[in-house]
Amino acid sequence: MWLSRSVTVSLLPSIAKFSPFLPMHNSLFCSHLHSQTSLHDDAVSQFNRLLHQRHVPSIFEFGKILGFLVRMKQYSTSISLIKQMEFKGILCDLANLNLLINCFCHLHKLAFAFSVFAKIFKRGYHPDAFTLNTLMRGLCDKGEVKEALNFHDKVVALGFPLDQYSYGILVNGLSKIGETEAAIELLRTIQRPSIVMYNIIIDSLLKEKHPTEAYDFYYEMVIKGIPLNLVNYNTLIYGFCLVGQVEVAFGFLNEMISNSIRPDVYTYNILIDVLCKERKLGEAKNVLGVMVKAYVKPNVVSFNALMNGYYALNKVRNAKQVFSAMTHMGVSPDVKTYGIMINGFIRNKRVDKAINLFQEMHDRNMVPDTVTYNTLIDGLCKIGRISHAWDLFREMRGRNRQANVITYSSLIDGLCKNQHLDKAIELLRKMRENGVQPDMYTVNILINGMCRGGRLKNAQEIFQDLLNKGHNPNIPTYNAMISGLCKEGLLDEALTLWSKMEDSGCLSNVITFEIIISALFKNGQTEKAEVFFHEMISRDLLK
DNA sequence: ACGATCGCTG
Repeated sequence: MWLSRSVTVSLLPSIAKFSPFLPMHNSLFCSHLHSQTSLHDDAVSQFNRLLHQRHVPSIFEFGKILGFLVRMKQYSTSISLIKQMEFKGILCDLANLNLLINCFCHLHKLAFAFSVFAKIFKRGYHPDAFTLNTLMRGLCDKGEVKEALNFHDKVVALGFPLDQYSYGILVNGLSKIGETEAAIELLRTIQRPSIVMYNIIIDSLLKEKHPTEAYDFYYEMVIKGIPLNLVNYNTLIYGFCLVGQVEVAFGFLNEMISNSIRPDVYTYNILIDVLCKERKLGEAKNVLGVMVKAYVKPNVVSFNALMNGYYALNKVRNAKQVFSAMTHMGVSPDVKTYGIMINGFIRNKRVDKAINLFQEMHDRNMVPDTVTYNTLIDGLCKIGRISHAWDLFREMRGRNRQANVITYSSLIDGLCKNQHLDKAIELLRKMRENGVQPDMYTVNILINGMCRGGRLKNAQEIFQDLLNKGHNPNIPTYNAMISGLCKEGLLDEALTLWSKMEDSGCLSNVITFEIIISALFKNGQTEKAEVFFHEMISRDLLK
């Protein structure tokens, strides 16, 4: 019943004729830009004044400033101020030590965090739930969820206090490393799971494309009388858009509105994005108008999503209008804005313009993130400018940007397509050495590259390696191998592999059939080609 | 101290 398409969308028909692209004069939307830097400096000088006073101020005075700096995410500064404080002989209390642990965790310096943990005992304090939760979150953030669970077991055995947040942190940690099943198991051990825990599970299930299970958890909340809040609805709306059930998402939008929960900037941004992805740019732009009418201020994500939508349709002029509307409304472009524009120009075959924007980021003291580097590296590779791409790849390390599986895959693809097959294999070795595991994309790029370059042997080695490691090849993997075998005239082997593919439950797509049929025709095996052709038709693979 | 939105690889 919930899948009904007859959901009426109360929001969209009421869309105003308001043009979001006119400069705004409403004071509500003029941003009052606080300079974070000057606030930070003020806090530090205030701290130093306290530090040098004749009468030593109470520890709470320092604590207030430290708390402020942590809220401003100034972790390194907080750590150095605490060090100065202790150097002056002002000893931290438990709250300061907790704060220090928190700072080290945010900076992923867990060894330091745990040494502060030891200090808590040395000074005769007892860790509280905050201490333990912070350490568990620190472990989870680094992906060391198993360690967090072990830590949990230990502190429980020692009788230390945990609270409502503790299990939320662990459930979240498990979900974020893809262990949703384990997260659900953990949730099931809790008598009254919180709204947040339900949300974490529903979010993960939808991101892993399990809408039915996600719906079951939503239904469980309803049955148990747990009222859904704004974040729950945003998660459901986003997730159902993600699995392609946009009308269900709009159903949740209506449900939240009828429950008197007003959409916020997240809700509207999700709608803008999904409408852009459905190529309904007019409606996406209207949502921006609706949100302004509802006194919800669009943020950088709203504009980024809309701009990306226009770039996806190669509507560069409109995208530029969005950019100027955004600055008119006092919303500053961020790294992602630049990433979207760089990607837009590359899609538009204007790599030169993309490079200019990349340069502009330098001028604005913006450090491109991994995704931006990936975008440009891939764009350069695709037009054969491998050495330029390679320069950027090397530049990343110096700017503390981690190359990931996409970075390597793009470069490997570029190397393969420009006849540098040995270098491609060398880079595969290097990525593993650097702790980046190739995924199916990487493997398929390599197999394709080797086959096209006439190095079937290398392709077979990579394919065999995949099997040896217990991974399942996917359709593109089989297609690449089958095509490689056909190219070398090894039709029988190609057909044997095709049988194995089908037996393994990996069903051919239209490309598989095209490869096989054209190879059979080329080889004069017309009758066999026709058999495959009819099989393809009977499977309804022609659109 | 736990949850939600935008950009990158075949």
